[in-house]
Amino acid sequence: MRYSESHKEETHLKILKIAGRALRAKGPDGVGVAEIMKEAGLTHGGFYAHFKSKEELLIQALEGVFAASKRKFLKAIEGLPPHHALGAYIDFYVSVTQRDNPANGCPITALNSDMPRQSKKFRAAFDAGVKRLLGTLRDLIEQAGVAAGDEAQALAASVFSAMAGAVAVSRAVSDKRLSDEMLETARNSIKARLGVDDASLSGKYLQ
Amino acid sequence: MRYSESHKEETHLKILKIAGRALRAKGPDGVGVAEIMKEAGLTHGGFYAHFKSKEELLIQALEGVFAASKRKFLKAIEGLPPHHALGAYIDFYVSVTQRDNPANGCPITALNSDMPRQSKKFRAAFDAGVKRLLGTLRDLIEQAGVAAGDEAQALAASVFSAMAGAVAVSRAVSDKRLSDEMLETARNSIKARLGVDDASLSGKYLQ
DNA sequence: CCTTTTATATGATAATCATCATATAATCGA
DNA sequence: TCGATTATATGATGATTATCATATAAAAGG
Repeated sequence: MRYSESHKEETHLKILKIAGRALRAKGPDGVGVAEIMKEAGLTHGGFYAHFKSKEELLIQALEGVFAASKRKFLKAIEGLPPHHALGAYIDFYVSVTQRDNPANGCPITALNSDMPRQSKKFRAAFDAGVKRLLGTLRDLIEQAGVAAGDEAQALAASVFSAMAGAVAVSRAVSDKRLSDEMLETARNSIKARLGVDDASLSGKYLQ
Repeated sequence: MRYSESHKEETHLKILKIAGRALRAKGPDGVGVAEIMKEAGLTHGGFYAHFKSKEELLIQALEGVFAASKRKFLKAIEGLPPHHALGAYIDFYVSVTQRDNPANGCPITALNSDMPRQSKKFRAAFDAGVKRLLGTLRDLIEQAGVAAGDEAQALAASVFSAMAGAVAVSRAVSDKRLSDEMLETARNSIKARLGVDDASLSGKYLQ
């Protein structure tokens, strides 16, 4: 069938969107080509008109997911002064909402332990996404005046690993009480470390 | 064949040991029954004389891995006074050695993002292991006088998620420089948070 | 309205996997 | 030394998978 010019592109994007969600929910190895196509309202055969291989799909899906994550990051801090923005991002990321919605959340938390087992190309796409996210966080840390230069870079790396780790481990544990506890104490300690917890901020105001 | 009385038990343990390594290296869904048996010097058919199902194997293997992790924990702090023990454990866990040897490391870092996709029973075994490890860490925190009671419990949970997160994320990233940086800054910040970094400890000595 | 183009569908292939029925052979007890 | 026991082997089953060759049909362009 010969559809309108944009039809194939629309289908392509629809497949990517579904794959992006499946990727986070089921992991790179749990994603099935046929299942993705079915969810997109198509059959499995047409897949290879869109993607050279499953790996190519996963890489494109991952890139889309990282881009969406960055958009969500920026939206979470929109309009806030840097100091509050930092706290708002941590509250947004290290949250019950994030924990309970892996399919729409950060790929770093969702794919943590899967990554060492993936192909070189997929891992390269992952690395690129991580670096971009870290860059955004570093900029925010500098703007907030918490640290500068290499120190801001190192702080971003360490803070990010604590954030992602808190969400990933809280997801891994099925006991809700323990999971909630980990999430909350991790969130508070990370904010305190950056001096953007409630106590530090109210101190700021008094000065 | 009728072997010596202990033969089956020895084989059983050998299978579990191999499965424990494969579980961490390849994830619960990457472990193949036939492959495990081959590594144990057997063929796939005999598997079901040892285990009711693959799930049962994975659960027993996970329990063994958690037990080994606790032994390694205790060995890492053996003979040290509590304050130094805490630092020694963090140095041991948040290390390049741990990062580069997933197959012999902590199951929490190795299986992070796989857990939400696993069966109820497997997750229950995971939970039990996490709770035991957290209990050990809480005891150590209390003995070191860093915190007590519920506060020690909460601190253990939050510290542990930061430790596991740092190792897991540093494994996920394939860029070695970035990975090293995350690991080192995370280790330092966690030690500082517990007051067991080099600066805090030398301060202690001066008092 | 008819031909050409091409996005998608049908169906097949080969690989991998967990599981199980049955066969084999090693050694223990007699 | 021989028969009973049983740990392990052989081989089959059915399910799932990625991939691809080929068929179909819809719509654009003349």
